[in-house]
Amino acid sequence: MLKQAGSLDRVFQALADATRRDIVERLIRGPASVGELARPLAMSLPAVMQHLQVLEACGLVRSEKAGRVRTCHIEPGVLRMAEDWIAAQRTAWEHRLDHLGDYLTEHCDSPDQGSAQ
Amino acid sequence: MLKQAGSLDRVFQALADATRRDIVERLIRGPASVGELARPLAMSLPAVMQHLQVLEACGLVRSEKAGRVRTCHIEPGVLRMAEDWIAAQRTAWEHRLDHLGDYLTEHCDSPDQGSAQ
DNA sequence: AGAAAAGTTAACCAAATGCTTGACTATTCG
DNA sequence: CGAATAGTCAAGCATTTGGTTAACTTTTCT
Repeated sequence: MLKQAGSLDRVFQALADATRRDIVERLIRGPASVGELARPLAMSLPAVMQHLQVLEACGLVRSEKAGRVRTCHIEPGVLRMAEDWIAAQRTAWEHRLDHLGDYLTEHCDSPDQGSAQ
Repeated sequence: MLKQAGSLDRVFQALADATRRDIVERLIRGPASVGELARPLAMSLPAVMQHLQVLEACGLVRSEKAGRVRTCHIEPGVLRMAEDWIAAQRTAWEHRLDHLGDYLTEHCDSPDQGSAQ
């Protein structure tokens, strides 16, 4: 399992903003121009552009310009990478619970034993 | 599906830092004290404390102090929430591809049609 | 040609982040 | 008691982030 700390940094950072998640949710339904993305967003066009740059920098979004309109679309691979990291943690957590169960049943059968606080 | 934008903000923000992901990965294997978490981390103890505060603020980590040592443990529920958001996007993406396929096969049978790059 | 539309660039600003050092508070041990 | 241990608090500081406005460049439409 390769460590791409920088990549994960950027993806999670990109997803850490509600506006950018809105853009992702919009783009998941299909491609959109910068203006279409900006219209429902209660902020200036340059602000949206900066969010778009963050999303492109981490590979979540790709865009091409045709004429005077730039069309953006999602790139689902990077989303998977983030999901995989989280899933790996959850899996490890469940494994730990399993082994903890083994340990407890092997070393003490009494059901109400624990660290008394 | 309720929108808890603030929560997701905080969780993804927390995961957007490699140090904090290291702490999560460590804590997934089992509880640890602040000092144990700090030891491999190439930064001062207060810095680790601040990361811990971020992780606690978003609910990823819980801790209790006994005597002079504070023991931290993971809280996997919040991790699930983040995973679920990403999974929902991926699911929506796959649905879109399905319907797009329907549309294409209904409206044009020619098999080798696509955007030639 | 000239005006409207779509996007882009640059400069600036306030707030948040991620660290540091130094001082301080509890606990525990000899 | 006094010293070591474990953690905490408080400033301070450099950088990043998320937004603004104003000016500018390309298309495209009439």
